[in-house]
Amino acid sequence: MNKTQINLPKTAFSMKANLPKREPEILDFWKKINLYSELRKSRKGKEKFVLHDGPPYANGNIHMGTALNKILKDIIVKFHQMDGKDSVYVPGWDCHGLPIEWKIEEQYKKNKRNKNEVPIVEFRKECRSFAEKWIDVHKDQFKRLGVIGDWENYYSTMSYDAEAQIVRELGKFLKEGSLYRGFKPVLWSTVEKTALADAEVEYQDHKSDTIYASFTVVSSQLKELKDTDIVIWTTTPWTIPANKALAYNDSLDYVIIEINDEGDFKDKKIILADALLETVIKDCKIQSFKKIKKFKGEKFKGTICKHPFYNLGYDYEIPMLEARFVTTEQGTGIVHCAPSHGPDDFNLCLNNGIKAIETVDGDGKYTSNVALFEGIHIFKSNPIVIEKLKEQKKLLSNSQLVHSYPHSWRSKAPLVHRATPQWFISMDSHKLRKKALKAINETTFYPSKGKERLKSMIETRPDWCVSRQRVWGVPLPIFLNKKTKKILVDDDVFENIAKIYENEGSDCWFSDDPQKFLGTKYKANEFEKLSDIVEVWFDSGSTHSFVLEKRKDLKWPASMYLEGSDQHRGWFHSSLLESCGTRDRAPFESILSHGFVVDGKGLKMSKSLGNVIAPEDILKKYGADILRIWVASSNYAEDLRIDYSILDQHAESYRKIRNTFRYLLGNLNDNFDSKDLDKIKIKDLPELEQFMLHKIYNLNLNFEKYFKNYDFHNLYKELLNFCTVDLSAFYFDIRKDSLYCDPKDSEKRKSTLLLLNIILSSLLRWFAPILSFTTEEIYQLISKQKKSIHLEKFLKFPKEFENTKLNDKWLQLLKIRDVCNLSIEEKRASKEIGSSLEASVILKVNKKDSEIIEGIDLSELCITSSVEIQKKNIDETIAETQKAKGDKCPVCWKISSNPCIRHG
RNA sequence: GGGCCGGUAGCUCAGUUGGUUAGAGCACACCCUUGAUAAGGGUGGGGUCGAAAGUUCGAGUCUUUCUCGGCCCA
Repeated sequence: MNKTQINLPKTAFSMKANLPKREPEILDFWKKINLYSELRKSRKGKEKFVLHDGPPYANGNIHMGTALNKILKDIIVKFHQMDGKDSVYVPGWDCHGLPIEWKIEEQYKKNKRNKNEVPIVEFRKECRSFAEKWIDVHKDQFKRLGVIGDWENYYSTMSYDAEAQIVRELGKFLKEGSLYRGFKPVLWSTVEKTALADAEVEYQDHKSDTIYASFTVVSSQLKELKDTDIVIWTTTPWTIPANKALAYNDSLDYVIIEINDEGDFKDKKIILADALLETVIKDCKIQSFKKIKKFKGEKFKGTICKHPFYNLGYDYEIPMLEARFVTTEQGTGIVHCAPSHGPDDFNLCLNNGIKAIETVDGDGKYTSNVALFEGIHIFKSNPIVIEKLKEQKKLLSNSQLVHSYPHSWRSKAPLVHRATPQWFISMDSHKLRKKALKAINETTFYPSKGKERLKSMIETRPDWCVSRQRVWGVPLPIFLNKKTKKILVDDDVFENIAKIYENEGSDCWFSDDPQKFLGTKYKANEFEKLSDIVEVWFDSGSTHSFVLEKRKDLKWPASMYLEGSDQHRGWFHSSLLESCGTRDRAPFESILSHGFVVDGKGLKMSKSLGNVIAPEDILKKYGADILRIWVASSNYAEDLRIDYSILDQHAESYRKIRNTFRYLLGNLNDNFDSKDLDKIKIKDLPELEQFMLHKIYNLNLNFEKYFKNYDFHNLYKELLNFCTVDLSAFYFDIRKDSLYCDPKDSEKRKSTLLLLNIILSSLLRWFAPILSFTTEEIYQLISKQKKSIHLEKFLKFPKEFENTKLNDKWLQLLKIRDVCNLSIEEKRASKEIGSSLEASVILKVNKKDSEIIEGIDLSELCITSSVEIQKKNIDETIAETQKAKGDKCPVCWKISSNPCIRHG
């Protein structure tokens, strides 16, 4: 063998990746071979793994959060597929809802069109096509990330069959009786007679009447409170008739003071927060008073008052309730609560079993539920309330105040919170809460902390309001009997509506004759047809019913739901409730939640901070595989940091991995030969190869462990370390000599090639779910069938690969190698030698090591020209390096005073 | 403001039930190599484990407070 015969690596696999250009070509290839259907065919009849896609909202370009979510899903889906399962992924979109309505309205504004003049059906059609447009955009963006799924047969919440199924699902709650009509305050314009969303509100200055009113204590744990007067302050006196409770804060200090001034409150004791005493004294012009007692708010617990209009027909108890929203910023430190007229009031009262009722009608007039005031308009009632309070001696003072107040963006009229009829699913009437909590216990959470998070939300949440006074959504399929006011509950009607929606969608609810929906059983003129729509969380909470249950390629329940951690209150939550209410269990077996994407410093991305990175930027600069590495290597249990320096580092790692593959391919000359792992005669291989087989076996064990726990960042780290530490710096470096300089029929060289083949096919599979593009690029270079790497399965490694004893021995050999390296480095630093092949090492070994190195070629292991062993009776093995003497073999570069053994 | 979660080398992450001098890879520095070459190898520097107090013979690990950040709620 002479210099011209050395076997140098040769491969078509380029060092430069050029991913932004190459990846789209691979996407074309997947499209050409119809990869998704090939994947399905290849696992027909196998155990299914179904990751049910949480639908993103079909609105706007994807951002890093969406990209993270989809890539993480794809990695998991691919892992299970490669694990031998039929791992099905059907992407979906959430389409109904307010944000799209706004977009269309914005367009109207630009074109000077008036929404109210557009027929609902036409408006809804525009919403639908808007959503359709964004689904198309998203689809391309998701595909570009390397996400494999059934893109042609995606699901959407606005498809006709989805709308139909949502009706069927609601029918189940109606039939059971857990869906009931209640009241909940919403922002309301009495001018337009309509509810407004937060975004439709403008804040302007408004002059309000203010009052200090008092509620007399009937009973309390704190004896001194009896017969005193609790003072409240409000800017909406007209809500006093709707008062149902008082709110205080446990942690505030309160005082009892006795008033000496002449007037309605002479010699009376009043209660207010200590911190606000001065303001109240000033506002109410109290001249003379005496502080009686100071106490903590928590003493209020259980206190009952009576309404200031107690003697005028308001003879009910007013409980005092603990609330954190009570502060000492304004007022008296005790807040008057009208559950029908404020969200805080509503929630607090609801949690204490006090429900809102309809106190004011759509025109702004009190209803018959309000004694004394029925028929009076709320905007005209402040003077009456004030007068009655005075008459009842419950008014400390009144005044006026100009403050920022919500107004309608259209009419500019002041708004009020008004309890409107809404539809609720009860958490407790049919044990929904209990069922949901049980279902949580039966679910596996990744990370496990997600369990507590969801549980605590379910434990405390109020009834689920599923109605919205909006246009773009599934209409609530509810008819009310005009006479009895009862809800029409009839399976035939629900099914009739569902069938109609299946054929033509739900638009017709707003345009067609109600008789069409009622069928022949009922007369339309006897019923009132609701125009509310279903809130969108019910839509997406029902996806399991119209996707998982309906599609033959899927299964119910899903193997996994995977979303950002905000979805504990969102999709995880609504899906759990919907499914527990209708099917008594969760629609998922496991939940994986991931953190949020933040910048390199841990701050959230925002335009104003200028730290936003778009997926598109990364794809252009680095390519999807780098983004996928970022996903795999980050710990999703916490927030995920990203910036260009982080991406640069991952790109560096990618290069290392790519070069590892390049070395394998180069030395195999792109001639990959698939090896039957079970037929390898392990004991015939050199120890180094046996040691590597053990390492592969062991790595695979860790790989499986990490995969089982979806612990990808540790899994990736394990793979990367294998490439850098075990392969590049160790095995490859040592075996270069044999690969380049041994004859092709050399047993050692053949053993090395065997290992390179095994390593290549193992690495390709291990990396495929993460580096989907690069592994495909390599696979196309070496596979004969020209299929796809993603159709392969993980390799099964024979138990015989494991050799703990040999491993222990070689770990010690590595330590000896380190000792040699240190010694070589000394001489290199002093410029006596350069390459390690210029070194001749004298190794003085202790007793233990002398046994270990028996039969081992240490010059091969340390890549030196020679290692001379001197067995000594010493504690530590030590090495000394000298410059190797003799001539350099032109082939293998080893230096020896004798002719080269191999190339002599 | 409240609830929950988190803060370990420049970066991504390990760190068992509290127990020697807190680890890995990357990055960095220096050196070598020029037959993986816009590659490869060797050696090395780098951390008051967010801060403070406490429990303990002993704290990255347990407790409290503070601080910074994230999510949810208000």
